Amino acid sequence: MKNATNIGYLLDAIDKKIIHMLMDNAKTSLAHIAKNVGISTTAVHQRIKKLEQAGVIENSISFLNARKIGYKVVAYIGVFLEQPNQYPDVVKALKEVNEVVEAHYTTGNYTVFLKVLCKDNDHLMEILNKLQKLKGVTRTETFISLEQSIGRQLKV
Amino acid sequence: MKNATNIGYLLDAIDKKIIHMLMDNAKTSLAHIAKNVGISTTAVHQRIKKLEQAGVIENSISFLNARKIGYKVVAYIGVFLEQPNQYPDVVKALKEVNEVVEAHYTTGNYTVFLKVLCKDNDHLMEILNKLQKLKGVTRTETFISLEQSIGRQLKV
DNA sequence: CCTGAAATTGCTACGGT
DNA sequence: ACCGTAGCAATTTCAGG
Repeated sequence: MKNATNIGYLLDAIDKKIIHMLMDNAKTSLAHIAKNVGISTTAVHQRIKKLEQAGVIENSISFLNARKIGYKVVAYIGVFLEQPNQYPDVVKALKEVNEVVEAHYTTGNYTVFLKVLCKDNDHLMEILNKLQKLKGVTRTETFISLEQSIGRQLKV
Repeated sequence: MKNATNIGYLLDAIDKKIIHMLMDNAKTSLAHIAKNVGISTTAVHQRIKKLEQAGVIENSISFLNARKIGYKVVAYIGVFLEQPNQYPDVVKALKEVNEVVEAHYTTGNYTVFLKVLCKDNDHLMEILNKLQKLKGVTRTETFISLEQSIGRQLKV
């Protein structure tokens, strides 16, 4: 639980256990964590506060299960741009498209790489059409996820 | 707030507001939500419980900031398999690799598509070597994210 | 589906080892 | 760094419209 040089914050075994429990369920009570790691609730509280202040633990969020409200399709889309310097403008436009949940500027074949959620294949088509109309976009390549077999956070 | 036929659970305006607040911060208090949407804390509580039971809201989780503990690189890796039917075995092996945080079975060029987190490029190389040794894997293609410009949940 | 009030549980600050 | 206590805030249950 010391501050590290340049390789990042160092976590001891207790920190890791605490983090694992919170990554599983953000609402795990201090009492429950305390019992599990063998220190008092107060000590747990103090450690969590430190981890939050250091930015190691970020705000907890609730997850919306998109599938349950009719969004059945997950797709990744590689986007080719005429010029890489059009990236900022494209991102700006992409932020207006709710279905785009991730956007990356990448090395490799594509300039921009997206993750999108949509209701069905027709809906995906709409989005692809929308993307292809954006200024600077020359071509897109789509990978539809037929099954997500792993989805988790980094395990420390 | 009724149960829908096949297009998914239907959310009314109040449900949506509640969900938005919880997607922002899982620990927003019932009192605060109640004030914001104009119903009692009890009513908010009942709605959240229903949404949880229906699976629309999933367990809230705390986020580990991987970057803060030294994981600086995000990459996507497309994996080619000799035979698609090797997918289950490959997934099983991938689950043992902590750095793999997503795995999808996809249409398009790749059979399997991964998201991985690692410390640096050397670490990424290690992972790529590990992947290429897996039985059934013929080739991989990597996209390193130089910058993630969008990262959010679906907005309903 | 909503409300208000009561009971329970959990959080956080403080003083001390 | 840790603990115990105590006061306060939050969640959850209940009876009822």
